[in-house]
Amino acid sequence: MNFVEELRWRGMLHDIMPGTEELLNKGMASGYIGFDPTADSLHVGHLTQIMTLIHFQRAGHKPYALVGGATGMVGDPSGKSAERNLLSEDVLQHNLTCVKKQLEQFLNFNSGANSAQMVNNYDWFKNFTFLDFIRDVGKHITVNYMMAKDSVKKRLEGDTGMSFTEFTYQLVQGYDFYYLWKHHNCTLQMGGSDQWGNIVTGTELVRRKEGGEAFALTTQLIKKADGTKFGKTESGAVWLDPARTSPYQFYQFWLNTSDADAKSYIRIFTLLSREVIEAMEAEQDAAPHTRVLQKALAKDITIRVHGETEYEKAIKSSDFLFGNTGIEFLNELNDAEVKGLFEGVPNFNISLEELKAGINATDLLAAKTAVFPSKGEAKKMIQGGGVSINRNKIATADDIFNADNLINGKFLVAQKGKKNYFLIVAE
RNA sequence: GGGGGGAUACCAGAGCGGUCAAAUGGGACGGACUGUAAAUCCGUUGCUUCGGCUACGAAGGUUCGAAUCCUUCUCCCCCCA
Repeated sequence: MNFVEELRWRGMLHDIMPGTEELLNKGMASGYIGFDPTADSLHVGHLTQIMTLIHFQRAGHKPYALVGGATGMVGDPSGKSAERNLLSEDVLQHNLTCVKKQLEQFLNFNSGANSAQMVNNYDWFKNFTFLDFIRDVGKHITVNYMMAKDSVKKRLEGDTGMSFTEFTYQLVQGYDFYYLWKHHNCTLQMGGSDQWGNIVTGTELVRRKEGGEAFALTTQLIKKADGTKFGKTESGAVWLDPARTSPYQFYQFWLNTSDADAKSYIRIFTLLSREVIEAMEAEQDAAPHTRVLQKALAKDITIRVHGETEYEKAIKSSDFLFGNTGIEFLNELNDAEVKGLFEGVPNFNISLEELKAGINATDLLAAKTAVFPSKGEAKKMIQGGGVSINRNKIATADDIFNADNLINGKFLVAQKGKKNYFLIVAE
């Protein structure tokens, strides 16, 4: 398998430095991608980079996943219009541990010569003094060169300016590349297209410092067909951490991909072969409502990220919540089974005693539970016909609910709109 | 150092003494249609015990009444040096 060819037909390739393909065709090469620990979980936006590393390894090369214990302390100005807040060391350390753990599940760390390897740039920066850095690294790159970068230019032109710290970022990242090149024979750095400038600073450093050769390859930034940002839902980013985004919600996110996007996403986020993908596309074009692509996409990624068992559960929940099964079906399940079905959606507990006395709709949804952030909002949406309990639309905000409404004497199923489910448990 | 302009809801941006919880556009959310798609159309978009309450950078003041006028402060932009 040819790595660059693979990225090309999948539509992932954005830019590649001349000579890179030749280098990779010569035999096993080492390449890396950096991940800055800005949060304690990666999100779906990082998956492109993860997939790039997976392809890289599958093509027989040795992938390095770099976590930015050092760069994370500085803050990458790329694509940011304003200065970033620095994270405290505690937070950073915590994020680092979590991100590292997530990355580990995607690559093969035990495949002989091309085993994946995890590195942390803090390891080579922690004892690097400021003076040494400006003499050994800063000396080789001119400020003129650094200022010509888009990420810097934009900020200099904009209103907010840029601190020296962020200005330095590209040098820090550039040194990472130099270090890996020098000590791990790592000749290629990859990343999203917004990283081109930073990566090239690295290749430049390798060239000027040692006259060596290093290469760069960037991937397309994922966008939705309607131009809006990829990876966001109404409740924010879609995370890989199941505690932040449940496997059910994760599965739903991919299943809801629009037709226009599904064709490109299935190439980017799955390892399915060209033949299989093209066959599925034909199938989908013939019967669009079957959403063959979305289902395959959601299945593949959910399994990769959360595993087979969680995928099965997500399917079961989805089938019930969006299928034709009536709400009565829940009566046939025991409590544990009901809870399992609703595991991926927000759960709330209320007091059975209070419910027996009768609670009106707005209190139930906004005061006793946090289905809505305020009663006003709950009321408005009820009036707009957007809220259901046990699949029945709530007619007025004053509707009273009591123990008679409970399913299995314990549960209420609330819906905000069609897609947002909530389980209310009365105990 | 001198002079000028500005800060309004998630964002952009009107309003320049009462009729302003604040036009308009975008976004977001909901409804209809559909395929849990796209497009389109419609509605909602500060909180509330529905009496009110809090809000137009911050703090004071004038006034029966302020987003609108005055004072001070903070931040931003532009021009001159």
